[in-house]
Amino acid sequence: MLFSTKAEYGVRLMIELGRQPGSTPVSLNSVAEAERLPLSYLEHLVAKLRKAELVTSTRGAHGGYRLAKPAEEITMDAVVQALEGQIAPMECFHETPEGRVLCSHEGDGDRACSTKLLWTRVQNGVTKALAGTTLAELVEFSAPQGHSDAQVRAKAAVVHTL
Amino acid sequence: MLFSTKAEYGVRLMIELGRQPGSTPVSLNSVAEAERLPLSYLEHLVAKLRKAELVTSTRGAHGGYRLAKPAEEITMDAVVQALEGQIAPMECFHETPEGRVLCSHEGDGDRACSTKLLWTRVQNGVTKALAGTTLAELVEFSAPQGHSDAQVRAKAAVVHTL
DNA sequence: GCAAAACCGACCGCTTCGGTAGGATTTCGT
DNA sequence: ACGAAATCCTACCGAAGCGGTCGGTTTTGC
Repeated sequence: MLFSTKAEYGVRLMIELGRQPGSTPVSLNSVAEAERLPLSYLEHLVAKLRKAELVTSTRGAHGGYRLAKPAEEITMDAVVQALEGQIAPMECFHETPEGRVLCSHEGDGDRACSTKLLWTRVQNGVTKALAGTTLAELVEFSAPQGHSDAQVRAKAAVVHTL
Repeated sequence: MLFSTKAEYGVRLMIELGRQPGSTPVSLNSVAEAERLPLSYLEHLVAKLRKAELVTSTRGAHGGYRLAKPAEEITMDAVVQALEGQIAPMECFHETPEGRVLCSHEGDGDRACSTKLLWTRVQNGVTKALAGTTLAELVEFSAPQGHSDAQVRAKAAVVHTL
């Protein structure tokens, strides 16, 4: 598995928040019931999302969580990274602050790491897929069941979009 | 991390075999020394590659391993899959024998899994990167250090190819 | 027969995963 | 003022995988 259920649960959580159009906060409890996920576990996940400033919280009775930004501006690379940590295909891979990709094997020496080509391509593939998908898209995609034949076919087509 | 060092070590092993042009088998010991990896651990990895029919072995003195096919015909999706197991972004994802992608959440019901769009895109990104890279490419890319400026620039360019 | 090699299975310390538990704190409604 | 509802925080726990080691068996060339 590329990702653990942390990403899965966390993305579902974000989608659930994205469904709520108004500014009223959504309680974790209602999310847990809607998605049938353990509340206590969601608490851990939402904490990461909050630290990454993807959601905001209001405490106390009738409190809950809201998206920190409009769903159109939230891309999945930020969400998954908040939940799973740095996204890299391999242990030796890390991004410099400037965005360059480095492999710890190819230090000072001249000979490049033999596997770098492969992992760079994988990295590109994943980040393009994640950064190219917005929360708004997922909310729209999983909209309530008003599916005419045309809608179903449109959905089948959009999967391959990027 | 998307992948563990099993993929890293295994790919390096394959590259090492790919470097040997002749049909003489390469002993694991020489691979371990060349790549500075623990021999006993490589034994486990090469066993998976053998079961996947990516390498062949000859036992006894002066034995070792060879590629089962020419390096041009070995794509990295087969190698990584042999080492890491089924490649799927999420637990609930599995491919049917016909190649269709299924999510175990969306059984009989009508409402599609809300995260399917995302994971399908990720899956596509990864498999395209892996299947689009051959062992021959990696062997070529990490060729001995005859690097003129032109070669270095050519290598920098090919990373973004796909 | 000896040495070199592939094979095989058991074991081990460590970290992560998925989840639970118990409590502390904040806030709204009455 | 009080209690319910909610976020917040920390600790813990069993299971599984990771990265590796070890000891031994079998095959084969010289």
